[in-house]
Amino acid sequence: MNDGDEGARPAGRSKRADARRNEETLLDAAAAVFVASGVDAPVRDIAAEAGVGMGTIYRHFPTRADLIIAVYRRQVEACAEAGPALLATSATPYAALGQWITLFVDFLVTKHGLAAVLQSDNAGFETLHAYFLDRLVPVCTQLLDAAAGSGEIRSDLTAYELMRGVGNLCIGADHDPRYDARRLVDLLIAGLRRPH
Amino acid sequence: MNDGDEGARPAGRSKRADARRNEETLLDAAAAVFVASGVDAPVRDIAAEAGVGMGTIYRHFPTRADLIIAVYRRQVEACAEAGPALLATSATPYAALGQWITLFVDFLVTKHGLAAVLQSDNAGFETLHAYFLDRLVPVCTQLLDAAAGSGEIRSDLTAYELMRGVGNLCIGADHDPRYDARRLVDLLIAGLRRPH
DNA sequence: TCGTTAGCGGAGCAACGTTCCGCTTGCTCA
DNA sequence: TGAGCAAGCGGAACGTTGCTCCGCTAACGA
Repeated sequence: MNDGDEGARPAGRSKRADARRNEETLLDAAAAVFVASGVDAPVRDIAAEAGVGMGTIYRHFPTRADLIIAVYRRQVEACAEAGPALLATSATPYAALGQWITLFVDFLVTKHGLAAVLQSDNAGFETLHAYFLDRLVPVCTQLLDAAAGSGEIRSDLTAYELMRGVGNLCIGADHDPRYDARRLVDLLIAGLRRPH
Repeated sequence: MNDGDEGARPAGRSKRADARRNEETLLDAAAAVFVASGVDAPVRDIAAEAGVGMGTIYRHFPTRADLIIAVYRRQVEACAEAGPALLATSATPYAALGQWITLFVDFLVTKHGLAAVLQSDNAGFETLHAYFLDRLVPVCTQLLDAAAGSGEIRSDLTAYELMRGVGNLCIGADHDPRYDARRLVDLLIAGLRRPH
């Protein structure tokens, strides 16, 4: 996997300056291309946008998933951290859950094609899938448990299933004005309410 | 689009015998390969399974979507026709809607990768998308209207949105035992209920 | 300044969808 | 029946993709 913000290399040796520069450039280029052409834009396009060769891209980000993770890491972290915060400030755990899901949906819907690639069964995207799950499922579990504990919702749904369901509902939400993922997710969350 | 069961050609001329035979063979081969490798199996595999060349496949089914439609046409028709029937025999319109959606979900979930390809924004699958929509949205509208008319559900959701949402929820439902699409769809349908 | 080597670029390969065209062969009509 | 025609066939070939590989460049430590 990518080494995140800074050199977590074997010894104290640090990366060469041009390498660090390229990684930065690549992240910017990828972000731009993702916005313009979606997260499944051809790797060649990203390399071209960054003005580097393809070898460079694959050395820094061995997998397309690694690149996507690196581009969106900050936002995913922010979303994960918002969970406990919402739980602390919201009127009820169920309200917190709803707001948190909204945050997640807003994130997904604005990333052209990310939701689709996230659920894609193409080999090579497992690490992307895994990253989102590792980071967000625990947060979702916490919210879900709290809401179940307060008796507001049924408790027979796992956080994993909910996250996948919400992710799925976001697929194709861009480029189709007739489909409003937010509304359907709201419906799903409404369906969670304990009957009566 | 493909000409369905029988020759709907310009004049009375009918297809050559070998052509008809090949079309049949191709449908069988495609069905088999779809089951084994999913609906997005390589076209070459289908041609090989049928023992024909690639030109043959593309003459009969200009688009991958046409092939998929041809393979599943019967089942989609059956699903469409079940709508009014359920409405007539079920206790309430809402119950009919739930059962019909279940039918649809069962169909989608058992077709490896069909749900995914159905929502794919890849060019070339619009006709597949369109076929499903043309055939099923009217049925769904009828059920939805009936359920809204009887006051059981809220009436601010279009059949189109519901169908897309349900289709999305079915993505990846195979090959992941931790994800039960049926349960999430049930939740969604439960969320439709008019509050109180 | 100079040698080492991290890092770079892009040619090249494999897998895929799709097109194209020369050949085969079923069908028609005498 | 058998010739002629065109419907239909097969698969080579092309464009696009993801990803690898390796010879070369230039950054950095001494």
